[in-house]
Amino acid sequence: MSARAHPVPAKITSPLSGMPSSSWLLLDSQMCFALYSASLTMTKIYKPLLARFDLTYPQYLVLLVLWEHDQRSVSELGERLYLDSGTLTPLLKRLEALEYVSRERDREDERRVIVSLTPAGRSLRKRVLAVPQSVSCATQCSLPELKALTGQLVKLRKSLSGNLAPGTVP
Amino acid sequence: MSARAHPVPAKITSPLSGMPSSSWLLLDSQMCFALYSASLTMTKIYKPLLARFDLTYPQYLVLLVLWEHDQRSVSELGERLYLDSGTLTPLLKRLEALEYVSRERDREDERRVIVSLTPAGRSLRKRVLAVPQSVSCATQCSLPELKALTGQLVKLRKSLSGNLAPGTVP
DNA sequence: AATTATTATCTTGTGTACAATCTAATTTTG
DNA sequence: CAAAATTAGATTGTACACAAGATAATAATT
Repeated sequence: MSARAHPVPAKITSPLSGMPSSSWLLLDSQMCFALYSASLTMTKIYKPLLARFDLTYPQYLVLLVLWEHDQRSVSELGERLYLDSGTLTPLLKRLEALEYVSRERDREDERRVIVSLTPAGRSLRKRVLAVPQSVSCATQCSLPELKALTGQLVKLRKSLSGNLAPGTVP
Repeated sequence: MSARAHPVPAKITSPLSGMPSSSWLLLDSQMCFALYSASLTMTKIYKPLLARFDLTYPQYLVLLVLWEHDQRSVSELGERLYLDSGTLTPLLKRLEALEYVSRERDREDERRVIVSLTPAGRSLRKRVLAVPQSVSCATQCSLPELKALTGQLVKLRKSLSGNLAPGTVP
C-alpha cells in the first residue's frame, strides 16, 4: 500500500529549475551520493595497498604532507588536509607508535606539537610510490581525465567551503 | 636538513606515462584526495541542514532509499548504498529510536529484517525536499554541470569497484 | 605586572565504516 | 530427512570524523 512513489509524479517545479520536485530526492540523481560512494570505494581500493605498510588512507595523507614539507604542526597538517585536531591527534599517535613520525612540543611555542618524519617514515616514500600509480590504473581513466576530474572536485570543495556556516534554505 | 624535496627533482618516469615519479606523491595532484576532501566537505554542508530532523547524512541516505521503495531488507539497503551490515545495523537502530523507521523480522524468512517507514518517516519526505536543493545551490554548479559530474563519479565508482579484490601493483 | 583574550592541542562523546567473527535460519546434498 | 553449506544479521574491535569542552601556553590590554 505504499512504495513506488516517484517517476514523474509531481507537476510542482523547484525554485531552481524545471526539475519536478520529486526528482530532488532520487538517490541516483544525487551528485552528493555519487561523491560519497565513490569516495568510500576509493578508500577500499587503497586499503589493501596500504595495509602492507600498516597504513590507513588518512595516515597516508599525513605522510604525503610530511614528504612535501617535514616538521609541520598539528594545525598545519589539519589546514592542508581539512581535518581537525580531534581526528589528527589519535591518528598521529598511531603513526608515532608505528615509528613513522615523532611528535614533540615546539620549543619556541610550547602550545604547538611538531610532527616530524623518522628515518623509517622518510624511507617509506619510495616504497609507497607504487600505490597511487596502482590506484590510478584502477580508475581506468587517462591522466588528462584524472586531471580534469581533480580540477572539478577541487572547485566543488572550494564552492562548498564557502557556504560552510550560514546558508540554510535558499 | 630535510624538507622541500619535490618540484621536478626526478628524471625517472613512471611506467604509466611521462610523469616524473615524484609527482605521484603530490597531495594536490591526487584525484583521490580531491575526492576525499570534497566528500567530507559535502557532509559538513549537509550536517546543519539535516540536524533539524536529527538526521545524519548516511541516515538521510537510508530514508532516500525507503522513500523510493518502502520495506527493504538490511542487505537490500546495503546493496543500494554500498554499505555493510556492520554500518547499517546500528544506524537503523538509531533511525528506529527516532521513530522514522520500524524494523521487524520477515515472516517468510526469519533471517531477514524488513525496514519500513513509519508515518513520521513518510511525512518527513516533503520537509526534507529543501535540503538537497539547498546543497545544490551551495555547489555553485549548474544542473547540467552537476549531472555531468554525477556521471563521472558514478563511472569512477564502477571502475574502482571492478578492482576491489585482486589487483596490487600493475 | 595582573587580567583578559586568544591560540594550539587534547579529551570526550556520538556516529559512521568495515573486517572478522558469531549465531540463527534456510537451502542443498547425500 | 539429517548433515553440510550457505545466507542474513548482529556483534566486536579498530579507526576515522567532528562537535564541544577542557587545559595550558602565549599575546594583548589595561
